[in-house]
Amino acid sequence: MPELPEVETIRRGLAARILGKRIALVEVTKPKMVRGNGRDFVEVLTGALVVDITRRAKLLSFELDESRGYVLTHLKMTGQLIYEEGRNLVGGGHPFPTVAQGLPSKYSHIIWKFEDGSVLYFNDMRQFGFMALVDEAGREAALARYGPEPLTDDFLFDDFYSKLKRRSVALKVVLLDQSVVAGLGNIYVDEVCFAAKVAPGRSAKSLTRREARAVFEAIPIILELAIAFGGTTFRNFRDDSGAKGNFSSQLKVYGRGGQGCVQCGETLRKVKIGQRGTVYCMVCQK
DNA sequence: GAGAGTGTTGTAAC
DNA sequence: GGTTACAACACTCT
Repeated sequence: MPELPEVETIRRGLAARILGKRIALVEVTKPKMVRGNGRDFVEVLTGALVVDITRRAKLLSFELDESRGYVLTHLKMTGQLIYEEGRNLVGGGHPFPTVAQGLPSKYSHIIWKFEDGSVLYFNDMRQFGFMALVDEAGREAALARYGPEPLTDDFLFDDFYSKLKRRSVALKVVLLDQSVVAGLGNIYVDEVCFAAKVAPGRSAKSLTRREARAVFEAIPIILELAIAFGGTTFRNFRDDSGAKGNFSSQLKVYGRGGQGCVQCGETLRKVKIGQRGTVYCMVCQK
């Protein structure tokens, strides 16, 4: 699934393309993908202007004009938000994005058509994702469940360290806990642990202050780097233009079980931690 | 062809 | 309460 860097990549792409556009038509072909009242969703969105797009953890929030509210979207495992330029351009042009042709697909469950002919497709093969229309209070409630954003000043070491110290479970399980730090998923947790040279299966409370500091510092470094590369495509991730992310080539451990460690050559171990596939180097990570 | 595994997270059970 | 297992679903890999 899209983790923080992938969702941020989508946010930036969409912000550049749909801000200020008015939704002319909304199609919902899989009603369960809309949380709450589906009829309200279609009625309120139709004619609405998208005035802002923000991200909190892995959740995107589209602000609508005239206090219509917000659309919250979580892509979960296989969700995609793909923007397509209008097909009715003068001259039959279809300059962007060529990779997005073929849409809608059988996984396009919610579609926004804008006044200018451009389209936003919410695709989700496994149908775990959702869109929800909420008011200000609903948005606040949804966002309040998350811990600090790791790329902001809200992410503080002492707070992070004390949370680790209170948990006996594996470090990886704690890093996946969105109330401890927002936005990490399976891929980046493994990469962060490798960068910090700490084994993901270590009990969180067993980390020394120095080890916790290394993990704390690796988090924003890895995430920023991944954003700079446009995210990671391991299987399904596509950005707003339908393109794959380029961070996959930079992965040091995730998806490399059985292969050699880039640091020391040792065969990387693949294990299960917290029901999740986990790869690490038993030589480099202690 | 059967069974396990896949990037998330909410919920139920212990 | 903390922790663990699993379901929601569709596809790929073994």
